[in-house]
Amino acid sequence: MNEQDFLAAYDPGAYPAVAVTVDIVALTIRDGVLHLLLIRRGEQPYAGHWALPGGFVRPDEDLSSAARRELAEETGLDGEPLRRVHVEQLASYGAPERDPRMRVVSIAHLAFAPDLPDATAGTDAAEAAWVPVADLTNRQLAFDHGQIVSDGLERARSKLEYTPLATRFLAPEFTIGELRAVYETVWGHQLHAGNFHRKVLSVPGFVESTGASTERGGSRGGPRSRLYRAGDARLLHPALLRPAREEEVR
Amino acid sequence: MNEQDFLAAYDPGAYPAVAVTVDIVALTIRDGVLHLLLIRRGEQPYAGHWALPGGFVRPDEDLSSAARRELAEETGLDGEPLRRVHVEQLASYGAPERDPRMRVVSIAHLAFAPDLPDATAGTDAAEAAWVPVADLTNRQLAFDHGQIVSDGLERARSKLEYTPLATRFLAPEFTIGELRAVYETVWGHQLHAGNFHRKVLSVPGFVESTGASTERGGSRGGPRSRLYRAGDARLLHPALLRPAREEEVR
DNA sequence: CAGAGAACATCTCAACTTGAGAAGAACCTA
DNA sequence: TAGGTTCTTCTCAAGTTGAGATGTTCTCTG
Repeated sequence: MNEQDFLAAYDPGAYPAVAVTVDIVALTIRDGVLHLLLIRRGEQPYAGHWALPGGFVRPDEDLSSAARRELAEETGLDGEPLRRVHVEQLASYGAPERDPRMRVVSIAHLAFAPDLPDATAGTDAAEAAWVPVADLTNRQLAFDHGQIVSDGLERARSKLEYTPLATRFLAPEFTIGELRAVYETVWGHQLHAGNFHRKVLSVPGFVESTGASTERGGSRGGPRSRLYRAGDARLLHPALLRPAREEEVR
Repeated sequence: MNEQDFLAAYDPGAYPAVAVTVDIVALTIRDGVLHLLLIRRGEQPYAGHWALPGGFVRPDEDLSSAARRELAEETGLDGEPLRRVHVEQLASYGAPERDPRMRVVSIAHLAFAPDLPDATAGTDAAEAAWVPVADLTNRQLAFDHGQIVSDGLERARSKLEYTPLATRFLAPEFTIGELRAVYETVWGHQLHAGNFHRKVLSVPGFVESTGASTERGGSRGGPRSRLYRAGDARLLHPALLRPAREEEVR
């Protein structure tokens, strides 16, 4: 924001051509398994490879609007269901050689979605699908999308600790057991059911009771459980911490 | 990353002209007061206003390299002292109207610096100075830089909780009291000296003893204190949490 | 339709962590 | 030398966590 900027105003073509895109790491949970939304590229480079949904930011468009728009286009999602998807900025990726064609800076976003219908391929993808995250170790994602996904996953794991965003993976009304399943899926650990229950109810504003219970018990037995909805807290105090990960600390 | 992208390769001028810049929220502590590096704009728009240091990302340059380069240019810093400054990505700002001249997407960075010499104005600023953060409430920063600064400050406060980055505000060897002063300055609270001491020493890898002590006691009395340097932890486990902030939770 | 097994909700208890205060020693300034 | 400041360690009560157990409700299978 300085002289160069000012000159730029006089000659907008005078500095490097950079394309600005958004990419979205959209996560959901299907059948207890964490899934990621991917599209299969139809064009070179990386034709046939899986990549994150995303695209150019339009001239009159906010970064987060661009992310939501791309997500909508790529999933066929709209209206109320789309509104229930949480989207936040993740990080920006701008290594000079990350796209072989030209300089592209991508503002990556992270999305948490409740269980959604199958994705429909948008105009510029050969295919769109929710893919289990565990299957990604085999596949080679296009560009630096592997790195973006792993940053997104780490961010998601960490966000569950201190925000109530786990509820965004669920329907508006849910049981404590369903909420615990979200944590177990994203963190990849079993949690102690009793302690989890105590903790969730003790954090102010995390969940509030609807007064109702489920119509039936679980599919494999057990009593009906009480239903809750998300409370008004935006941060969890105190946080639900993951068990210590000695090896990740250093 | 799709067909549009591909077409772009054939005609790099075909999509919206967007400028990509970096802006830096550089923090340091001088005389127990949190300071922010600002430049005074010499040119329109916002001529005479204070703004964050920053500038265009060059064609062959990484985002974080651009941030470090701009920081170096704006502070006159170089070599070893510059290497001791911690720089990390903060967030990206790209509202269509954030710069009245054209579309500018800025990748904001956050920097923690030990006490540095006075800043020297770079080529494109009228003036550069470390300004106490507390004085900012009066001044109107250029563009959306007020928002960027407040996001940066919140990130800094939060990073002190779970990373050892507080040490980056200090010389390579420091006392527990100096470290506590960093926390108190950034968080804006007094901390219990005894409990802080116990906690810092109990977190594995936060600090390690040099074996030495200061040559003299504090300027207002008290015994000499032991010297420590930063340990090898990259995350603090368990974290040093700020006292609960009821009002910030909802 | 009985019995096995699963899950919910709650409780117990020991281990650990935190917050607040206090104390002794070292050291500065005046 | 006196008074005040700071470092470091300790104590203790209160709160939180982790692990296990209990009684109950419910589904599924045989």
